[in-house]
Amino acid sequence: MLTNMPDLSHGADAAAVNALRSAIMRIGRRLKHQRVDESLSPTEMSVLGTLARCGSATPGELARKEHVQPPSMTRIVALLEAKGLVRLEPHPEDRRQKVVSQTETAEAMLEESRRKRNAWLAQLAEGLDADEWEKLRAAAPVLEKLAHLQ
Amino acid sequence: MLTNMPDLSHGADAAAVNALRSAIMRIGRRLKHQRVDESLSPTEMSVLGTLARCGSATPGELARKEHVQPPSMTRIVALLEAKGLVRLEPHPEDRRQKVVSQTETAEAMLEESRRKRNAWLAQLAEGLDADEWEKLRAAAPVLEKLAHLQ
DNA sequence: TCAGGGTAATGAGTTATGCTAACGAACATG
DNA sequence: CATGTTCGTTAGCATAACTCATTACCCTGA
Repeated sequence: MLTNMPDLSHGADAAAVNALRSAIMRIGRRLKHQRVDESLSPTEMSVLGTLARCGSATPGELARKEHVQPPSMTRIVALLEAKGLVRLEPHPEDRRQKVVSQTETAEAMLEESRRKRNAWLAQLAEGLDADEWEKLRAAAPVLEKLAHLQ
Repeated sequence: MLTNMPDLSHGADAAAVNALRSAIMRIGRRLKHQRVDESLSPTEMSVLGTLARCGSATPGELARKEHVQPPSMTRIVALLEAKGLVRLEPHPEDRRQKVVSQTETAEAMLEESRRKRNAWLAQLAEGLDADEWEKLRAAAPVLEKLAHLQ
């Protein structure tokens, strides 16, 4: 434990942290249900997302990023390849490894998925008034920064 | 589709919605990994959370709330009962139904779980400056309202 | 140069967690 | 009281994760 009172350094309080955690987990769970393709498991979808963010990666890197064991990633990558969503190429420097990258099909599917979830979230946000939305809008870039920290 | 341009009603824009969605999903995923008890599956944990929010419920109600089929909930409740985390009592008005409620053990475990996730999030928030945190703090109640909409 | 240890991916088998179908008990209604 | 409906459960199955073991390849040191 690096810090046992982590909420005092910039005026944060436990209540706000608690509200944030609870709300993020709830909304996140509901967002997860807004799937565009029922034939892809959440992990497969997540791998595609990781590939979209990081470009290409080896199966081992993907396994570490997704908190999944290497054999699981082998199978997931094989399934994605069979569906035409990723491409496998030999590693240029290490013949043990492979390089996984997403296809244009996967890019289109991801975009569609983002679109659907955005639409759902935007519709949910209809229930907010202008002032509340303004606060959310101001916090959006901060949440993005938070998501990319560490 | 009730509205095909849901982002114009209160000045919302697509970029903010997109940033919110992306950040919420990423932080939500990382929060999910901060588990206090590895022996409980995510769904079991979720059921305990639902019980904490709603007091007690019948297996059928729990199945609907968790988007799970009744037979799955039967098994989940049985596992939770075997672990001493929930209690089953006969329904006072309908002898077909049962009433599930959480034990003190479960309440303590949930509190510990919230504490751990809050600590993780608070530590992550260390990377923000005072202004950024203030924006997040202002948005926290709005996110909570959003999470409970509909 | 080649022998050994270490790492990457994979194969095989197991476990966990969801589903559907089918059933019995309890309610509700004609 | 007869019949249909609802609730929980049981049985059987599908999927997707895990662990353990294996193969192929890299790299270092004698």
